[in-house]
Amino acid sequence: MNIWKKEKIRVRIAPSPTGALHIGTARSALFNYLFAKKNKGSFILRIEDTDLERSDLKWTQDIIDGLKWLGIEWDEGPDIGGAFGPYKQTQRIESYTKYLEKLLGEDKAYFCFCSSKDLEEKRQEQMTRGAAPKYDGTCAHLSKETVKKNISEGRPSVIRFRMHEKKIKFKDLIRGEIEFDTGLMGDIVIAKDTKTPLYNFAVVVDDYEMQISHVIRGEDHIANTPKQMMLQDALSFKPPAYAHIPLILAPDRSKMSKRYGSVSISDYKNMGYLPEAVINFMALLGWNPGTEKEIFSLSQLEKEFSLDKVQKAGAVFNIQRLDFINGYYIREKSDKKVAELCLPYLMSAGLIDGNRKIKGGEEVSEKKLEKIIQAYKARLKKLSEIVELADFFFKEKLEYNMNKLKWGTMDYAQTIESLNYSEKILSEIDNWEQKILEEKLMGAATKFNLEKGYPEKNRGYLLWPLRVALSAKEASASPFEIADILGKEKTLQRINDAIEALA
RNA sequence: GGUCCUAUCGUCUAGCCUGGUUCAGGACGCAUGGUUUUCAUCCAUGUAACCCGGGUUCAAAUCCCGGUAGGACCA
Repeated sequence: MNIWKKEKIRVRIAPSPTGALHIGTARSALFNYLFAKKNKGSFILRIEDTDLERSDLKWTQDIIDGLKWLGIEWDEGPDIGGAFGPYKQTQRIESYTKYLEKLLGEDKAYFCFCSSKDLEEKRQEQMTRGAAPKYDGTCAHLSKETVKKNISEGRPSVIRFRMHEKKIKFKDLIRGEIEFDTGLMGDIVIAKDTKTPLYNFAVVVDDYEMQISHVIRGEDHIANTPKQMMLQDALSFKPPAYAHIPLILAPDRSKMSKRYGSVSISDYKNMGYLPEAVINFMALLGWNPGTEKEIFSLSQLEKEFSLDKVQKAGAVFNIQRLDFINGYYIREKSDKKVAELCLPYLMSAGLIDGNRKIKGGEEVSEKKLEKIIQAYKARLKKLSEIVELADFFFKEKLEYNMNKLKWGTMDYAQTIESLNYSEKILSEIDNWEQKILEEKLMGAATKFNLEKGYPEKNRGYLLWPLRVALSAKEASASPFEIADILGKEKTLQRINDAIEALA
């Protein structure tokens, strides 16, 4: 560890803009970011956009937006620049060309003219023989004249790197020593031409030029590491330290994919997950603090994160745990804040318009919205759920299910009786406050049971029909909270509507 | 097919380096109970695991060896 002390810690995340920001990429970003923060290093964002066909600027934007939403900030990147730029691979072609020509000039790499059809046949043949599929070296020793001729004739070619047979060992910061036999790999393709590098080559050049000290990435890259190290060796680059973090797994323990639900950060954002919840959840997938603490803010993580507490095995993505953490963070927030966050969901559901008005034109005040949130905050696992839970506050008329209005053994007539009783009590209340409503109704419920001969302790005979009359739901906040929010007029109106529905 | 990685409750994990204090701790989930008109919150209780087989040792989840299983990569 001491050898790194003198060197500035520089880490990076290098996503390809070929799709929305993936949860796995986001977690890699988080681990890199935390490692940088903990060690007072720099965190760099680099966009690997050399695959022109699949790359799109909109995905670059999605990656940037997603990371920012999570609160992960970079010290250098395509949007803010930095001393080691540019930070998009398409702007770094000169570098790749330079090193590609160097390797070619030193005969450490060569042009290969084999067709993909030939290659495929050979590969099949090797595999049926039970051998490791690798390039057989057909073009490894073509004469300079042949190469020149082939190129001038425009024969399609790629650039291959001469892979020496070597046992290559590296110390993974999470897994310890890992050893590979490069003889099994064959000469790998590192570029399509001198202007079009492939992943393994570009990443080596970029990490070197950007002076990356630690490469922290998913374990799906372990097998790439020896190839990259051979390239570093050929180019006389000092290799960075490597740390391969476990993958996020689907419930069947395969690599997380769209098949099992959302994989992009923007989806989680849209579903109403809070960034602090997503961060907390991702951090705990594969890392633990070594204590029983489970709730961590980003800044706490920055202080406590450490690579040697990172797990070796993959971690199954458990959405119930995310929901729990998200619910926790929602409950922790102020009513005002949650109201603000819920507003867009209410609007896009059409319950409320841009001026906070409901269909009938009535405005829902800020205070009223906060009261709704106060009543429902504890029930939210995701912000989006506010729509289904609290829609009845924003409707002019409710539709009642007659059977839902009944409680226990009551029949329709008895239910009407109960509602009439509530109405009478409520209509006499002038000081319309939740506390008073609760006091009066609780007292009335007991009295009602005594008068009608219902079991004394079960207040449901009065409260259940009332609550359903006000909400049209089997599960909701208490009738006191709802009545308070609705106001006297609407409350009495709904009771009458319910009675009408039962008649 | 080859190479590499991994292996503790259903899931995330603590413990493993430095063998005994662990008939394995926490959290999510689930179940039950309490509070309660309902749901949720909150509180309490319960449920449930050391992949298998050898070895070392007085003693192994912990050390060694061998399997098995899963995954990733290579196209």
